[in-house]
Amino acid sequence: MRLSRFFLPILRETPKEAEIVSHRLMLRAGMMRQEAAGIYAFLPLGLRVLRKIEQVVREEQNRAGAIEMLMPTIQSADLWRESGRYDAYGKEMLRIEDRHEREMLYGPTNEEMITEVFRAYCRSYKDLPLNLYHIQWKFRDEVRPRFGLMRGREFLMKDAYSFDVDYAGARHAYNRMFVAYLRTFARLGLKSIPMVADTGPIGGNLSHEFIILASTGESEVYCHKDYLDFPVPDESVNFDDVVGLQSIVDKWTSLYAATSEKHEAAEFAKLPAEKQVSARGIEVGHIFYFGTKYSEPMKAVVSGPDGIERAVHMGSYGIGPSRLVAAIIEAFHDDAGIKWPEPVAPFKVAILNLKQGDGATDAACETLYRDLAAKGVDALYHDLDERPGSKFATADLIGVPWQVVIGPKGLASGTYEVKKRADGSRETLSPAATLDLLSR
RNA sequence: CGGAGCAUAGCGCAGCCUGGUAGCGCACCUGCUUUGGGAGCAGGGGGUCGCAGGUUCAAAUCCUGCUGCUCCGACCA
Repeated sequence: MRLSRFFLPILRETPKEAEIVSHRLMLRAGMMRQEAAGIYAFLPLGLRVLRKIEQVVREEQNRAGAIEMLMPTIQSADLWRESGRYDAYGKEMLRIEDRHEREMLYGPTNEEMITEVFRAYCRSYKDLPLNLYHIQWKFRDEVRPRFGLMRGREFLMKDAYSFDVDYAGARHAYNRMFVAYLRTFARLGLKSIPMVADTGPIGGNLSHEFIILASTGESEVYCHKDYLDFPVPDESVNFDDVVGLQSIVDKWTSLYAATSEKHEAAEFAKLPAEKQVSARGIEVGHIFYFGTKYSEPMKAVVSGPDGIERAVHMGSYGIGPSRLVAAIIEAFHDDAGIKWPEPVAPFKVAILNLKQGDGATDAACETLYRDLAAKGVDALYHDLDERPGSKFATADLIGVPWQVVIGPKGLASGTYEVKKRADGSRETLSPAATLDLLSR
C-alpha cells in the first residue's frame, strides 16, 4: 500500500479524552474514531489489525473443532423470556422496538439464540458433540464506558457454544476451548494466564478467565510466577485426545491463579515469596461450562442411546477481538508509539523514502516495494513528500514491525537501513539481503 | 447511578472573572528554500464560540434550562 493512496489520519497531538495508552495511540495512529460514548468506527489501519486478530482466533477455533456460523445482532425479546433473562439482564441490554412495536434487543450475547438454533435441528446424541461459534458485534450498555476500546459499549466478540450429551463430554469441549485459547493468545504474541473466575450473570460452576498482565490492566490479579514460562501446546496438539487435553488443562490449572473476586489471600500466601505475582491484568477471554441452564428451560434435548431425552450440557467461550486490539497495544508500546507483534501488524514492513522526488531513492523504493509485493509481503510505502523526521515518527507511531530506510546516504554505498521496531535495532543491508530478511 | 469537570477552527489550548473587531500553536492551501529523527521564511483559507431561552444598546463572556463528552466511585466481556 502506498501511503499516498491510503487513509491514515495521524494526529500529532493527543485528543484530551484519551486517558490510557492504547486509547491515545489508537486515536493518534488513525486507527479508530469515537462516534459516541463507547462506540467507535474502525479506520483502515485499525481494521487491518482487527481482521488479523479475528483470523488468528478463527483459525484456532477451527483447529479445535468449532464450526463458524453467523447470528444476527438483533434478537427477539421472546427468546430471552424463555430463558428468563429478559428481565434479569437489566439495563445493560439495549432494548429496541420495531415498527410493529415488537420488542427486540441488540444482542449482548447469544446463548438463547444458539440454543434455539440447536433445538430446531438436533434431536439425537448422534448429533453431538457440537461446537458452533460466530464473530459478531455485541452491545452492552455499560453505565460507564471508558478506556477506549477496552471498555466500549459496542464490541466485537467471538463466542462459541458447545453442546454435549453429558458432563464428561462437556468437560472435554471445555478443555478444547481452554487449549485453543492458550494457543490463540500465544499466537497473538501474548502471555495469557487462565484464572479461576466468577461466573457472573451467565451462571454455571466451571469458568476461567484468560488474563494478560499489563500495568494498565483493569483488575488486580494474583498468580504463581511459573505460569509465565509454561509451554503453550504447539499445533500438533490432538484435540480429540481426551486424556491428553485434560493433562494440559490440569497442568495449566495446577498452580495458584485468581482474579481479585476469587482471590484467597491465605492460599496465595502459601506460595514462596519469589513466586508470588501480584499484578494488573486485562481479561481477553472467558470460558464457561454452565450445564443445562439454558437447555432445560428452552427444551434443547436429545435422545440418548437408551431412548431417554435429556437436556444437553452446554458451555460458552468468548474472546473479544476488538478489546484485544487495545490489550495488545497496552502490552506492546513505548513512548514513540505502538510495537505490533508481527502476526497482528497492519503491515509487515514500512518503506521510508527519505528523499521523495530524488530519482535514485524513488527508484530504489519502488523496486523494493514491488519485490516485496511479489513475495506476498504486505508493505506500506511512505511515499509522501515529508521530511525524514516526520516519516520516522509516523512509522514508529503506527508500529509496523520492520522499517526499511532508504535515502541518498545509504544508496551511496548501495545499502538500506533496516530497523526492527520491537527493539530498535538497526542493520545496514544490501537490497538483496533486505528482501531476503523480510520475505522470510 | 452518586461525585467532579469540560464543551471556542481538524487536534491541543487562550479569551470568560471585569460584556464592546474571536485569538495562539500544530495541521491545511500557495510560493521559495530545505531534506537521515516531527524544517525555515513569506502569503492564505477555515468559526452559527455545544443547543435553546433570558438580561442588555451590545453576550464566547452574565443568568436559566437542556444535550454531549471526560474523570473518580459503584458495576462489567
